[in-house]
Amino acid sequence: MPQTAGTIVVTDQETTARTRIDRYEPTAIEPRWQARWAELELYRTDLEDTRKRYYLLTMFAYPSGDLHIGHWYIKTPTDAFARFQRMHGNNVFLPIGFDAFGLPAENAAIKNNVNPRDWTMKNIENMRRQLRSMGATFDWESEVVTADPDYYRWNQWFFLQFLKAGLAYRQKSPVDWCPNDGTLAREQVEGADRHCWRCGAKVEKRDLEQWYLRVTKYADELLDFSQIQFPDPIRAMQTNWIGRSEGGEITFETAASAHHPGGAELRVFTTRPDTLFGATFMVLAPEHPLVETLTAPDRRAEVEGYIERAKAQTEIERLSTDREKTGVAIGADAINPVNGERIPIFVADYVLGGYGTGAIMAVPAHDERDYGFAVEFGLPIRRVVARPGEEASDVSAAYVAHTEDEILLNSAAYSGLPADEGGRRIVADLAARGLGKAAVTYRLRDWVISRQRYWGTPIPIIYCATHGAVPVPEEDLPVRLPDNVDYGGSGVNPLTRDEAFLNVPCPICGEPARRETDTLDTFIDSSWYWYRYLSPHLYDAPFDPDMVGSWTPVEQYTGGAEHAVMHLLYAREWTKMMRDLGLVQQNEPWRRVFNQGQILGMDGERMSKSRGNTVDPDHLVARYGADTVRLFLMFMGPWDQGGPWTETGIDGVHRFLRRVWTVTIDPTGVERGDPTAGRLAQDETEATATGNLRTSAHRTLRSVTADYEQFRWNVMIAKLMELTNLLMRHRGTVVAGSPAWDEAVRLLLLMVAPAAPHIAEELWSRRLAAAGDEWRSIHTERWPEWDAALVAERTIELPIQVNGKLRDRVEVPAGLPPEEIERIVLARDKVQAALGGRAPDKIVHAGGRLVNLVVRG
RNA sequence: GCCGAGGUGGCGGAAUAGGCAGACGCGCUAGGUUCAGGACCUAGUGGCCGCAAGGUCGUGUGGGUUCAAGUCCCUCCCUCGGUACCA
Repeated sequence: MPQTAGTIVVTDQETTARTRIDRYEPTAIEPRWQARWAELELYRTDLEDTRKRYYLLTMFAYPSGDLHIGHWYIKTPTDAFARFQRMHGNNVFLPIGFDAFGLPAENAAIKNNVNPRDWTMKNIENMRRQLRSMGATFDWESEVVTADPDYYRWNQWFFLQFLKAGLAYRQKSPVDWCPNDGTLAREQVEGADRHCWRCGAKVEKRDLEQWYLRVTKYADELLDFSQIQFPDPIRAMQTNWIGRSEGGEITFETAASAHHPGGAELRVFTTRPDTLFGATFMVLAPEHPLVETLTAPDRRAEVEGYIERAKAQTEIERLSTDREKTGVAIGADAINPVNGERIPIFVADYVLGGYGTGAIMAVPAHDERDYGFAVEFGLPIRRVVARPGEEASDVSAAYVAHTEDEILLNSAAYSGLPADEGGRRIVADLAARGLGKAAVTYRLRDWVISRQRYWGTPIPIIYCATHGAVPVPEEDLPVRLPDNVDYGGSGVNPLTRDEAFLNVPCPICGEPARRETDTLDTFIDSSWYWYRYLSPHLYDAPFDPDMVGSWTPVEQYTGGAEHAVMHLLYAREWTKMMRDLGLVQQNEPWRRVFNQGQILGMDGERMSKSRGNTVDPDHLVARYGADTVRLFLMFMGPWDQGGPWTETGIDGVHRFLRRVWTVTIDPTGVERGDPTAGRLAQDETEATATGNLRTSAHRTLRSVTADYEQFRWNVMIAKLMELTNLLMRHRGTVVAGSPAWDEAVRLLLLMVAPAAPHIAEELWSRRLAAAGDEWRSIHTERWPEWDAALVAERTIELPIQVNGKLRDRVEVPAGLPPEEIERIVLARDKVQAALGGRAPDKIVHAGGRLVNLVVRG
């Protein structure tokens, strides 16, 4: 709990006492400053404050147990950025919370017979302690824990609103099923033979009634990224995931045969209606509802066997383009509506039941998967698209190129038309006959939100024999998760055996009824938590609309790229659904998203407690201090890259901090062991050295400012190291006592402050004390501004190339005209030697940054 | 498989708009300093040839565009993330 403000008085004695420490001892400094910041409530955000608001959000953590170094990697730079923004005078809100529902707690419960809630809450306790040791500026007042009934009741409430609005519905959908342990998550299915993680039984597919959210309604809107700044890769992944395809829906009819009267409609979706004349067979997904009725009696056994095998496949396997195509003819034909041709119908697993219409017309000449299938089964391959003059009888591979000049052939009256136009006409003509229409299909599917699990938000539905699925009345929310839970050694959701939970009267008729035992997908918990942070204790609404109006969309969201197409898309969908219900007035939840990479274990695998490859930051903090650990994580490499963990190099950033310490508190000291200690270099004077120091400090400030803004931490720290090294080289010289030195140190500390907050605060307080000034935190200082005149380049070192190879350099005034540059360059001995007496044929000036002399022959 | 990212010295990485490859740090080598070090300071450090000056090769592979390619285009290989019930 935060402490009350005003109880702590900072005395001069304390400040003076601190100056006696003359060695950098982070473990002595850091807890003291953390306590001070907490006492002063430096990081408790006043949400009513009218300064410019800056909502900075970091993805909340799953409380898997120990906080590991990966959490620090995610959160440290975000904290540095929060401090940076505060130094710009913004009212920064940096909340924290826990994504507390989920599978790992349940796995632990099944394995070790612990209570999921106890397990989770214990983990949260530990993680809170470790998070505080980072010295981060989280506003703990606003903490949200999703497993808290005060939170998940609003998941239930949202679900009921969406249900009322027709955005939620119930439908059958397949799950991976173990006869002993019920529904299995993907990670609980192991091995190529797909067996259960716990009992080893063979996993099958089972259709269950499940709740859905109608998110496909927003497919087109989700493709519009104009109001949300995503990194390009994320935008590309979401776009591909949504997978909008334009084409046509075409109706085939089944042909009459000995066992089937014919005339049944078979609708297919195709992106290539122009190739309709090339359709030589048809493929139904194993899940297609007409497979059952169309299959000929003599084909039945084989077809059913095939469908069984298809059920054992994962979707990834089924969609793999490089494996051998499999399928079975069902002994029925379809009639191509454009030419009346009879083509055989197959069932094959490369067609999915959930995409398009679950059926395709197969055009092997112009589709790679159809081609593979046709070759495998000896089916005809007919070219119907070609470029002018092309050998159209060539069917040695699928022709899938798509160029402007393609025309149709072998397509009756459409032959000779440009392919695109031909396709449009084919669809239009079919439409006139009621057999086709232009259509758009998406890869995106509606969101299945039912989970057959205990540790989640109970779905507020009661099943009544008379009234069916009845919503729990809002005044009865929350439907509480029972605390006493007995897994009985099985993975099956214990709610299904909990009579006290299950038995409930129907809200409509009062007759005995049963509760829904499924819980909500935890991605729902994470789809709106930043709105709750703004009023975490609000009792009668999920959030305060005024707060939401003034603080959201979130200014900056940071989190892992692994969430690209799931969490980062679900939350956008959720926001749009809330908007349509009038709950928020925004189209996107966040303005800007940055995806940092992941720290992997030393084994190169994702860090997780179950893998046993996590790295505990505590021992590093004990040895080096939090500032060093923070800085090291930021220095490792580009933040969006991540990589395997190694401690190699941590000494380097620790040394850097020690040098910052040294140049600040002991500028006039000299090192023994340095032969040039206390003396300027031979080519330096006091004037050039101080001038150079000022220029360097201000140029560092310029680039460091840009690096903070762009999250380029590793480069930012490298620049600070360079400045510190420059100071270090002039320690003990005449420069050390100069105003230039003092200014450089001051700028250095301000630049270090967001990244390494404790040491900066300590050194700042000592400077203030030394100057006899009153203490104030460095973290409430304004970010400095650089001197534009100092930063400007006056001379440049011009590289000179001959035929693209570096031959010489020359120092020239900046902004020299090309003729001047040429005169200087051609007068150089090295240049003449490289030219070998010839005159250059061409001289390339690269914007005054480089010269290239080209000689041919 | 598909979608996305990445591959640069012994190692982590830098090179912001196609223009000096290797900033900064680790490690290593040498020297200094210290009662001592896993402390500190100074210098050096991509490969090859060379006493040196300098030359030459060099950014996963093979090709291409360009005065100029780590950067742009094409091919292939490898690693990582996601692939709808891990979060």
